[in-house]
Amino acid sequence: MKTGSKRVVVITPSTLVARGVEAILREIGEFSVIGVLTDLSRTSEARLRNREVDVVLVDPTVVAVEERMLLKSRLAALTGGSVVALACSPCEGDVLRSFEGVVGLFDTPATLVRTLRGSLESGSEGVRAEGEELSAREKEILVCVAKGMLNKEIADKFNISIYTVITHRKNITRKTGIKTVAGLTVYALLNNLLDINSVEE
Amino acid sequence: MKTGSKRVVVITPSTLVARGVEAILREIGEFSVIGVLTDLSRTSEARLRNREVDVVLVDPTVVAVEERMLLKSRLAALTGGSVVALACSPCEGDVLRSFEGVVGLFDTPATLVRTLRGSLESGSEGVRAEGEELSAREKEILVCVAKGMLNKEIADKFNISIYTVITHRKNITRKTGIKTVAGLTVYALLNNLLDINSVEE
DNA sequence: TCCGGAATCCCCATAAATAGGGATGGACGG
DNA sequence: CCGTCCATCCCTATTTATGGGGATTCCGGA
Repeated sequence: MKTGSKRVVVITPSTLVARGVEAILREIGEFSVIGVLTDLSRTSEARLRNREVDVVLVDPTVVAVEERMLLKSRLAALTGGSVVALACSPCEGDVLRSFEGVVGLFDTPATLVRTLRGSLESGSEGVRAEGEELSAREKEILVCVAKGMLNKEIADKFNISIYTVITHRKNITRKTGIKTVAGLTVYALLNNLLDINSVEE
Repeated sequence: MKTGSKRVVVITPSTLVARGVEAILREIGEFSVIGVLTDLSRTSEARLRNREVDVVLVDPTVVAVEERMLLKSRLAALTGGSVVALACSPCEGDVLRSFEGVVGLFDTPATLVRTLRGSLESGSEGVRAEGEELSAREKEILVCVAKGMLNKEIADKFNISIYTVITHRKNITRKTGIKTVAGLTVYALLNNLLDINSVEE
């Protein structure tokens, strides 16, 4: 995975900053920018999935305030890499502390590299790979469960019997090993099956 | 209170800024801050719905980049008031121009008032009710619920009757307006009551 | 062709949660 | 002293969810 230079993805709405990071890292050589995203929409995320990434450098303000506390876990789950905050614009301290490192807009190149390096060492984590993959239908059902819908409501939505919904839920529970609605909600959030604003109720 | 003053809602993740605006407007007297939100989640929006608001003063960075161009229309539709941008942190020019006015972080109080005045169209009145605050005990119970614990487990943890747990849950549901475990989990996460890694199970 | 997974449906029994209704004692401020 | 909030406890129904057990169809791969 890390034969040559470490693979970095930069996520920031500022092209200027992205280019700067890219240039600095290219000069140093220890890290290389393999991707730049200006937002974190569905399509952007699709580009991250299943790619070998060592570090994600992300400006937390690319997502809405209420999503920022989850951003680190979300990106970690998505890429398997460590996640460092890029504080270009003011951001909540709690949010910044949730990352494996923070780089400021006015930090020196040396600090940037040191922070990236540090995030890899402390990193480890893992939390990756499930046993069995959920089927498409199971994912649909899971999303509904995570939204707080009743089995009856889910059955009506898909025009299937409530027995089928229950069966799907049994399989979801078996495959993920998660027995509670709370756990499934977090699972759906971290695997980006669900927009956090669509929950409640 | 002041029958004549225009009703303003401030939306910014910065408590500092929110308080500043509140203080300045209170001094001047022409406008009064009737609500402060730090994000724009479902629950936050619910607090805006059906309220008489003359002006919404919003930091566009409370929503994700790709949502900002729609923010003005969204808030206008929701409140019926005019919508002014509060540019605390760097924001796209196109976005700022889409609002009925822009107030900068370093603008004078006079400019603030002038901008708000300029954006105004209509106004009347109405009242509302702030969401009730959860008690310390209720927050403890909520955290357990959001972790996926059973009522019985919660009761044992705190050495109280399961009836008490149920009563607390009724009150939590009533105060927050959230009826599902999924919703409560997200609520707890967003309110920093819960570490995301402590859920699962 | 046979096998397995996915999706659908069904039943039963039990566990857990929700929705009403109450009740008591303590703390705290007006 | 009174009212309110909080925390505690209790009861009865009813609704939902869970955990077992099955079953059929369809489809695609070994």
